[in-house]
Amino acid sequence: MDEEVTAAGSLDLAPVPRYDTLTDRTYQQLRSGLMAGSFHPGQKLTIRKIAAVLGISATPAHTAMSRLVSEQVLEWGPNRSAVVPKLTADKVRELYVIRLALEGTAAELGAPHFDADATDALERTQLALVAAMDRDDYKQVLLENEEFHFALYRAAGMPMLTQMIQSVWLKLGPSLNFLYPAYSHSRKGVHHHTMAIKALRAGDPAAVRAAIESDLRDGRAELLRALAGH
Amino acid sequence: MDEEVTAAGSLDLAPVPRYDTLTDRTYQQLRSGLMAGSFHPGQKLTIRKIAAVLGISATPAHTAMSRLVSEQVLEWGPNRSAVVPKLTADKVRELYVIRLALEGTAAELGAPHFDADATDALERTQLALVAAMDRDDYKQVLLENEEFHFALYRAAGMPMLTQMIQSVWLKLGPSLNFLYPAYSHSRKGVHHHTMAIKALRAGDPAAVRAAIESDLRDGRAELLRALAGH
DNA sequence: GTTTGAAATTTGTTATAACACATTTCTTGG
DNA sequence: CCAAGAAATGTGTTATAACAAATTTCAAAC
Repeated sequence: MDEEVTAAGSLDLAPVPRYDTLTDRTYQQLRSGLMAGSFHPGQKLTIRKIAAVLGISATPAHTAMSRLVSEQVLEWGPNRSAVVPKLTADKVRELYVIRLALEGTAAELGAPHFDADATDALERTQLALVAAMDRDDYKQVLLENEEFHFALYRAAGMPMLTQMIQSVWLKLGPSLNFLYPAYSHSRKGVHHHTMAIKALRAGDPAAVRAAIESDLRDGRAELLRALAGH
Repeated sequence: MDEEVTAAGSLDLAPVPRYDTLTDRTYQQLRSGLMAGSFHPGQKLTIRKIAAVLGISATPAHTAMSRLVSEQVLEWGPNRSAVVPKLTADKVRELYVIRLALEGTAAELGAPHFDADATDALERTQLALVAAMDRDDYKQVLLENEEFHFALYRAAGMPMLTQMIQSVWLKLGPSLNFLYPAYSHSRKGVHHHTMAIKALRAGDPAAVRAAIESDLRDGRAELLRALAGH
């Protein structure tokens, strides 16, 4: 055994073979689908249909959906089917109260860990976001925006905090994709992101927080406006 | 059918017949057990044992545990068994960053909805907490403390926020019960609760938030001290 | 006594099937 | 043509069993 251990030690293995179960994969696929807009609010998701699409049995599909309902990413509909929740104005306001509290904190705590290289990378993400806007590539805008925010939050080195923020995004995702079928994003967000980068370069965490909070408040206003229009 | 509806409308039915599945019940029982200290950090929970204790099959036990792992209330141990996580100082600091952000917000937003009657009820909870302290009834102290905090948070009328806070408590629960086997709670918490009640009577939400935040900071210091002692 | 290796046990995971319940569809009677 | 009821379909839920992988136990050899 000694020899094998030594040999293995010299190999450059993947970080973790990370054996994923079918349940985990299903859960992740549903999450991606919800963030990417593959499902629209009000849509009913049945266990057997998902199992059929993914070529698996009912058990892992049921477990994965049960997780999402438990996180309130999905809701129980009639006959205990899972449905993608429709956002109400009240829910949006509540979710943004949570976002402001958590993301404001994460941004402020992540800022001190952002060195010049990381800030450069963030700026490149921001350029990609603007480029996607110019192309009216709305899906890509959402992806770059997500990358921008979470790069900042991850820097805080608080995985549980990051996961909680992701859970909130997941509740907003389907409606974001639903309400903006055509490009409709205001350009104000660009300004706030630029302010955040400037504050990072100035080494001012409080200003980073303020920039992110302004960004969120603008997004909230826009979302509420879009919701009222429907 | 018209007649039946009319008749049912006059009946005083239970709020919701609320048919609970075995999965939901198992999930709730595990949550209660974790908060009540029935499991200690490091303990391994196996699907078959839980299924046997509850007299159910593996499927609902597996689904319920899968939910808890997904929430990071439990962790994967060796051989993919679920284990009750041991808190580290880093995790405690992170969890209290989250608590300060979420519970500070919930307290401040709940305060304006607290009328005189609700404040009286809160004071009675506080009296029960002190009485439990005098009896060295530690488990009851924890229960009354939970009641105190969540009565305030629930008043904000934000169910998703409340659930997120509960999720954080669930991560601290097992270690709280583990680290305080004998009574060791400082009396400083009493002071902060009293300050919160005073601020509620004065109609000063910011002061309520400050009182709760001080309460949390004291708790964090005590928990870190106890953790270092182990 | 210690170590080695194989057998036995225990583990999570998942497919299948059966169940109860709700919904939908179809048929039958007016 | 419409209404009513029955049959068929679709639904979530859960018990069971089989599988693979890890762990533990135990016995045999040195």
